[in-house]
Amino acid sequence: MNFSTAEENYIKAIWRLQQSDANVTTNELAAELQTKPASVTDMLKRLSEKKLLHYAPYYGVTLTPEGKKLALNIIRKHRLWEFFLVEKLQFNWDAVHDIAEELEHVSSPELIERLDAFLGFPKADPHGDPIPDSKGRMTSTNNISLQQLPESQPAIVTGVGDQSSSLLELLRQKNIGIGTKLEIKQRHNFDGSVEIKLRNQPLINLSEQLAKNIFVKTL
Amino acid sequence: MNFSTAEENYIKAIWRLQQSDANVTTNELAAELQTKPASVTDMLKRLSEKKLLHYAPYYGVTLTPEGKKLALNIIRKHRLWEFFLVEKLQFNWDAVHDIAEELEHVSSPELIERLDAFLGFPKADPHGDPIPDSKGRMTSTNNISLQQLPESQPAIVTGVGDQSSSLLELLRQKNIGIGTKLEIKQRHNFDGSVEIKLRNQPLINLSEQLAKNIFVKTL
DNA sequence: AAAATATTTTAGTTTCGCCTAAATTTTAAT
DNA sequence: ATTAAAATTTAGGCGAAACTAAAATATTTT
Repeated sequence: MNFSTAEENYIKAIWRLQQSDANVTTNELAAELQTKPASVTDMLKRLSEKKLLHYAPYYGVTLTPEGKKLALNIIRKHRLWEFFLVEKLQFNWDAVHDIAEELEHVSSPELIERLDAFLGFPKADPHGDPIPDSKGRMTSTNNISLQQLPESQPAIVTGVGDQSSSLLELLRQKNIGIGTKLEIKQRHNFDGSVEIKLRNQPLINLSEQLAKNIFVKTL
Repeated sequence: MNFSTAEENYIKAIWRLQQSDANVTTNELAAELQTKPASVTDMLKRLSEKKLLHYAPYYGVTLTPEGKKLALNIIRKHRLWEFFLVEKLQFNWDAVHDIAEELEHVSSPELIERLDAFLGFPKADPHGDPIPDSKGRMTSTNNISLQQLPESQPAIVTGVGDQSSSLLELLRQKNIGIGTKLEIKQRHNFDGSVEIKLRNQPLINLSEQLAKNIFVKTL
């Protein structure tokens, strides 16, 4: 399957926003892509038909596995080209983004594999962002436990420290999952529990024990 | 001024055809671009408004100086990328054309200057075609005098060996100019004169003296 | 010189990706 | 719990770049 530049840019933007907010909204996307909300709605419908994302009208959007795969491939291309521009063509690291925005849409997979080899399989681009491999795997960025998260610092859930079904069950019940955006509103010294706020939900309380086992990434 | 990929492909195709035929026609372009004549007419009108070419309805099209400049810049990019793909990424020489077709539309001029330097300012692409420099200058391809041209071998006029006004006047009268496509239909041993055929014109006779002073490139 | 044929243009549609204005739905505030 | 405000979608349009079918113009043939 081949996608247009516009489609790829939407997928990439959604992926980026999804890093900090599980459910990406129309307005966020419009701002990110310098376009109008109505245009975003149009495109989301098309991308949904192409199975790249799940679109719930009025409630936002999340990437499907295929969508994620595509996003990571575009990011891979972008970052490899940035590396090339800086390392081989001596560009200044802050001048390469716009050029890579164009190069990332060149479609040949073999080109990218060969470029990767030519560059010596770099692990990160000039800005320090990790370069996904051809399977979409990427060294994860620094995540901390929810217990360590400062108050009023928005973050998103990246994983859990314990795979027990009791923990997962508890999280499901509280509507917390990978990608959920949250923020600590208050910390209780008495028992170490925290009051957290999720989008469109009342405050909920999590025990210290639970907070220790949720990993988040700050935004 | 920035142009779309479609526009650039038209300009490039016109340039290519113009090499072998001063006046490029709608049908030729449609065949070259794998599209329909009606679509070509549409685009020619647009490109004409943008001053990239002179368009005479029903009579075909020629590039303006701006059009030629753009064409040579695209060709420069195409050939530099081909060189890169073969020399640096170890692609086989016959596998690079399609990828270069995409890369040539990336717009950054600085990218191309740096790529040129990185590659050591190559003079020709992997197929032996000369690479225009940033001013559009290119080492000319082998041209022979019309006298040396074999019978029935289509060729186009690339220049004249004598700049005298009497010669140019004679050529003008016979409707021959740079870019004119012609072919020798018959050679007269008696006086060395040749019968040549131009598009949509009856046979005309040129003296040996004249034929020696017209340079052509075979197709 | 007229008729036949080939070429080119015009007219009317389509899809993509965007727009504005208006209607709808959700969220926040009283 | 209504109401006000904000977010989102729908409706209708536009320009680019393609298409088909029909009309217009050139060229070739007789």
